[in-house]
Amino acid sequence: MIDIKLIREKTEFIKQRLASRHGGDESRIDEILALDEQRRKGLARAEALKAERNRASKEIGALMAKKDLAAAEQKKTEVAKIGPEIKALEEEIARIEAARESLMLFLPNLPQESVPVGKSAEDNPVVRVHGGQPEFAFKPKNHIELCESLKLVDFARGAKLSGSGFLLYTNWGARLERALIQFLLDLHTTQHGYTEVSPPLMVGPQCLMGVGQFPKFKDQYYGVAEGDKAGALGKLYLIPTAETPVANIHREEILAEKQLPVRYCAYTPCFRGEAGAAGVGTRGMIRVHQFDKVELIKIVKPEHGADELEQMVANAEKVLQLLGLHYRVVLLCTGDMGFASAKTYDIEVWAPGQGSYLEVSSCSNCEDFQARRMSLRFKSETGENKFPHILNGSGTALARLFVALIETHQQADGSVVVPEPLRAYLKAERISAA
RNA sequence: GGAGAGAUGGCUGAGUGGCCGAAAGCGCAGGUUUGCUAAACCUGUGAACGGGUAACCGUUCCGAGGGUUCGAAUCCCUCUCUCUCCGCCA
Repeated sequence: MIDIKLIREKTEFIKQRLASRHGGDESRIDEILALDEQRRKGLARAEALKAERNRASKEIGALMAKKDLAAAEQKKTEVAKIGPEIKALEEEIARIEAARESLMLFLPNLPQESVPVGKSAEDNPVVRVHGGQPEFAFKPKNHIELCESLKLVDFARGAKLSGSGFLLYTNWGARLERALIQFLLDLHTTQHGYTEVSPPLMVGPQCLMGVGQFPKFKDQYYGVAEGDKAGALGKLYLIPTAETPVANIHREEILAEKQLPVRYCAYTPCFRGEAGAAGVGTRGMIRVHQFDKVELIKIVKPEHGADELEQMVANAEKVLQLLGLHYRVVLLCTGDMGFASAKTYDIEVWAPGQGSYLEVSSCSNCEDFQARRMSLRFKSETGENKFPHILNGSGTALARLFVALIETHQQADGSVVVPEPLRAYLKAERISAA
């Protein structure tokens, strides 16, 4: 959520930054300001009335203590009419506030000034490239062919169980997936200083609200447990990413400054209902409704946000370097950024069988946008409560990493050589047809 | 799922209609004393929003929401969560 004070004080600046992004909705700013003005006026009036009532009530108490009952009774009748007036006013304020709030929840974050202005993915500058495209003395297979010949994934039966977009990993495929998860968690916990957590896979709507997935993108997520099992939180949702529960761990808390930075990593499956775009990626493992991911989350002091983002990208890149994969890092332009983000780097790994780059990581600094929504603060040394920056990044998404890995390391005989750092986890050096 | 108990400040825990933003203790911060440490003593110590250059002022907050009342931590209703016991269960 954007700071309402900033909207009041730097209205034009906000509008201009919002306009630079896709779906910026800067047209709503004036509406928000009008509601805000009304709310503040109403609040001032209600508070004045309450002050009056409090004063009178105190007097009544004093009169009764002096046994001056007649005077007390008279005072009571005078004050009695203030109550309903306050109530009516408060109901009006609540309506106005709800309207302002719901508009504000639909405003995306402001892009940082360093983010290039652009319309779509085509305007994203490539920041750096690691390695080169591997060359093959034979025609490389794509991952679907490899999965079928090596029996790593049973696409047909996955679809039979749950529909298209769900995968049944089998034998070495399942083991490779598990080995990758273990490898990634060990890397980030032992080498990169993250603390591992394992969160719930179903969360209440306020978690999605907190990170900015609700209310605007509500239809993209799977809901569960409607009806008799819906508890205090209401309906529960399958998490679209570990970011959703993990970033909310400290929701509505005030952390001590010395607790920062907080760095978490978590492995979870991720569930996404987004309809597969027609054509590209509907087959195979590139775009599925359920996939595994190891996620990195940081909560840091605002002045460290920029550095921490660079480090996070480097942590994710390390994964691809260790696995011997060619990749590039792109900086998302204003038009291509996610709703909550102020600055995002994507890491795209090369998949020779596809002949294209696949996004396997997206690292964002959401600044205080999410912290505001979830009311997560820290107390500075001067005693002020401040909003920290919250960062999230994939480290990395699994299904696509799996694709790049087998396509890159495939051999002329149809087998796949396991990269050295993964061998101890997989307990194999090569995956071959049985 | 059944029965009971509870939810108050960083923590423990008093408070059954006005003198309560809330006793007391612990913790924490500052100070006095002291060769150092410790101890003792004194003082202070929640948050949000609004107004003011500021000292400061106003409003709200005792699990959440509603009600009664001139006035609610305190009375009434609903909900949630936690704990204990029983049942069931990976």
